[in-house]
Amino acid sequence: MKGPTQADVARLAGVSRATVSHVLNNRLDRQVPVSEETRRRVLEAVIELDYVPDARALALRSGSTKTIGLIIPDIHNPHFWEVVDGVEKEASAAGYHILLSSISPEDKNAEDIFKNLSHRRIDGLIMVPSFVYQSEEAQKTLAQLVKRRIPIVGIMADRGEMSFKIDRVLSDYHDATLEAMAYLLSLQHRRIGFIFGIAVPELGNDRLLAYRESLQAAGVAIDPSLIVECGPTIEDSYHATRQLLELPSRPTALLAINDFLAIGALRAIKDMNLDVPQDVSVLGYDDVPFANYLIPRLSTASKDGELMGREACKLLLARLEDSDRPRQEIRLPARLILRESTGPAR
Amino acid sequence: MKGPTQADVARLAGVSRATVSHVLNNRLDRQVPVSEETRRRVLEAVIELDYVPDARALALRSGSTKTIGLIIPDIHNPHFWEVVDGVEKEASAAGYHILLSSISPEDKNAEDIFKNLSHRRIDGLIMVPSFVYQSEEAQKTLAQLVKRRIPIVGIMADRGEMSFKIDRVLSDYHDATLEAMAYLLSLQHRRIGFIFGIAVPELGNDRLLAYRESLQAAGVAIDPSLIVECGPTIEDSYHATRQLLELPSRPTALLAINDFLAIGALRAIKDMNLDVPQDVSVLGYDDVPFANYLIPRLSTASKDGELMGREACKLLLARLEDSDRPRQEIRLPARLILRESTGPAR
DNA sequence: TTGTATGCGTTATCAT
DNA sequence: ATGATAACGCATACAA
Repeated sequence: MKGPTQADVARLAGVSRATVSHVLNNRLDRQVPVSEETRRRVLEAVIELDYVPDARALALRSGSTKTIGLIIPDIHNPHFWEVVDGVEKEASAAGYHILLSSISPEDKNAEDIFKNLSHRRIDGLIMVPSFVYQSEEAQKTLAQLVKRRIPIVGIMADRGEMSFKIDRVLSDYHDATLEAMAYLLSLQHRRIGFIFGIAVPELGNDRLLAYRESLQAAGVAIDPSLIVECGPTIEDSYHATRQLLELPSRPTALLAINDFLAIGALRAIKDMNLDVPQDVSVLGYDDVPFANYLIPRLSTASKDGELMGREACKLLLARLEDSDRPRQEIRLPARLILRESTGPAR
Repeated sequence: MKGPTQADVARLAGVSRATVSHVLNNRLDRQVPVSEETRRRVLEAVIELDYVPDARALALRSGSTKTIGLIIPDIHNPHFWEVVDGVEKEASAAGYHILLSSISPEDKNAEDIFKNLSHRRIDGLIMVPSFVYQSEEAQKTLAQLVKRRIPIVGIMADRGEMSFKIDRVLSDYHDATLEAMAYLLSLQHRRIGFIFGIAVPELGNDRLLAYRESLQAAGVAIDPSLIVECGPTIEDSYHATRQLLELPSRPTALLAINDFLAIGALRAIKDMNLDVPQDVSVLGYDDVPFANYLIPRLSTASKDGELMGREACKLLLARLEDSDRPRQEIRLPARLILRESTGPAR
């Protein structure tokens, strides 16, 4: 049931527990000298018993758990898996493990999960802080973490209303959306639908805002019926798209809040015997791996989730090294990728 | 930097540390009686200080870390997200956290990650044991875990050559593949390609075996050039498909080792100006969420990853409760889902 | 060169 | 009803 302890090794090697510790911790540096003979006996005993230091005791003793908490809003969205992937690569290279939680704001027990996570005495936390917007409890817990100076890195939109002083990886789709809208407008699109299928509206504001700005700047009236809020599943976007296309005067272009939901949009359009991009253009966000393989290939705005994850993790590791370093913000630009799903309005 | 400890609470409340522990642990049951007055004071102090028990100390003391290790082979494959999702839901409901590692067998440091993970003194481990096939080191580590009676649940194919005595969630595509092949054969398909894009060949043997069996039973010669092994990315499957379709006598149907890779296949077919299912039928595996929304809607075999994850987690939790219970195996049937991507051979 | 003693934050056993 | 004290497994300052 339980593995061998340091004491077992010491007993077998015929030395004291402290000596075992010395041998194990002074690999090559000769801080505490140990005779070759003793060292050999200890090492043999270690192998003999398959001894492995107990991480729990280590954590209690050292204060460090070698664990990083990672909170993402939606485990079903491929974009976040890229983020997870990036974080994990960077973390495991540094000997850290990832404690993953997907906290969608609909979760009744969002606060519980978050609280519980924070109690684990993780070394640091990386999060896409969507759920925080919804819950005062969560904000309080977060405030505690900040107060205790647990290193936290937020992955968020530039305009996020995060009042806490934490390191951040900033990336939003505001400018990319401006660009996308300019492109669509130049193609004579005037009725542009927006499938706002996102659990936390705050997370999509960068796109929504830019959408509105663009329209206004171009002197196009904003039609509220063109913006449809729905849930975060493909099915949701499928229905949202149908709703949009059944409008008396249907849109000629569609913005889907992410590539994942764009799949549902493409399907809905097809089911209504319409063609992309002939009848309606579709533009997604995230440039998820399969975006370039969909039929038609999806035009999208890209944030490079893996890079975001990597950078967030680096930020965290750096702060773990030096908790007093000035607060950092890394800005990762998004870029527009035009493929086959967008074309001139007809 | 560090949170308040039990001692701080005790000091503020003017009682001993033990009393604090008593109050906190005997919520409602009156095992150890505590006066209302004392109880109140302690609770107040707890709130005042935002005291939260230290998980590290708890772990050391109780032996339990309330953490479950989860190892999946490929973080990019949506099927495994479903598994993760299922595990996570079940686990977090029981107050457990997930230590997630994606160990692809190409990983140089697969053993390291695995070893490291096992040293964390996790309470239990759920894994898709693909990487184990490749590495002797990993097998040794696994053997240690088994010896120490760390609860382990394997999510694997029925015919998996796992010699260890662990609880298992069994699910493979052997029978579903037989079914699929019978279906394709009945549609007069004779040249059926197989896109074997998988990092660990062992993981796909259920399908490959059934593929061969079916062909033989039908008296169709097996053409090795129809089986193309490739990597696990969409791009890999894209190229594999092109290779298949450029064959002098090209296949009329394609089995893609999973839905994710089927996307690449669909795209490749389209790019060669062929039609699905008119010119070539495509069949995937996993019934990933977007499968039903692709163009065309993808025929596939379904394993319900989320359910697998849930069941695996339940198995683990049950063994955590009672380590002596008889070894369990849960068999989850796969079923064939016919949609638009398959049709008669022309 | 090696061993002893102490503390990390808990819980549980035993006195008081 | 409450408190002193001993583990849990380890690292380390200090004594031998």
